[in-house]
Amino acid sequence: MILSQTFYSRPTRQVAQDLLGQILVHETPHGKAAGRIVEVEAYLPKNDPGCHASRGMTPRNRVMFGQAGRAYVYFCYGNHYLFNVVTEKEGVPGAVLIRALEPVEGSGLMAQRRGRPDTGDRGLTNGPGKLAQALGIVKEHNGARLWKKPVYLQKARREENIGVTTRIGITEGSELPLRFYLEGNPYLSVKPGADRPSPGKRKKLRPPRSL
DNA sequence: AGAATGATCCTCT
DNA sequence: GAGGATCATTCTC
Repeated sequence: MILSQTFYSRPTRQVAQDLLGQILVHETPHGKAAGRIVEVEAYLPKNDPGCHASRGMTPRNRVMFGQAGRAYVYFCYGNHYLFNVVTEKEGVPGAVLIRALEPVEGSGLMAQRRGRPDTGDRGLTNGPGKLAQALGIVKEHNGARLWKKPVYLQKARREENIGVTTRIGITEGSELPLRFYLEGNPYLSVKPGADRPSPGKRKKLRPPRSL
């Protein structure tokens, strides 16, 4: 059964935790690729400086302000697409970043898309950029309706407990406990305990690009 | 118009 | 564990 549009139109933190254990699916002419969601991060409408929408609407983040249950896909670091689910009521910007999957179906297709040998399943979908590539998610999926094919979520039951830490890779709002994951799952993007709050110093200096 | 930045990943040591 | 790749978006002048 596919998760309905109303599933997403709720407070972001609640949707984030309920997404754990659900199956993310993408069907294409090349086949079907699916993975179980094991790690997510919530980005909130209010009091969250780490959220793209925290400084108002821009051309990039406009789908976050729209209907819940749409995909928010954007290009990051010049190399990767990141896949989010839009939450909250229409007009209220919120989203959940999908950070890691446990492959369920089509791991051969995923490995092919990743351009890497299928050395077991680890490394295929244990990171937000990796899973988007493995599922064939590209910028054209921005704004896609997730309550119908070809990109959708398959309802499933969760058995594991939920763990909470701070979010990965952001500079502002890095203190907030908004990263949720399935405890003990081997497909997480970072190992448990490797994400302790780092004491300052996050900016890298780079040499000037040109003269 | 020009420059800095970023919800990352890969390679090499 | 550290550093480079790489470019669209956003900010600043």
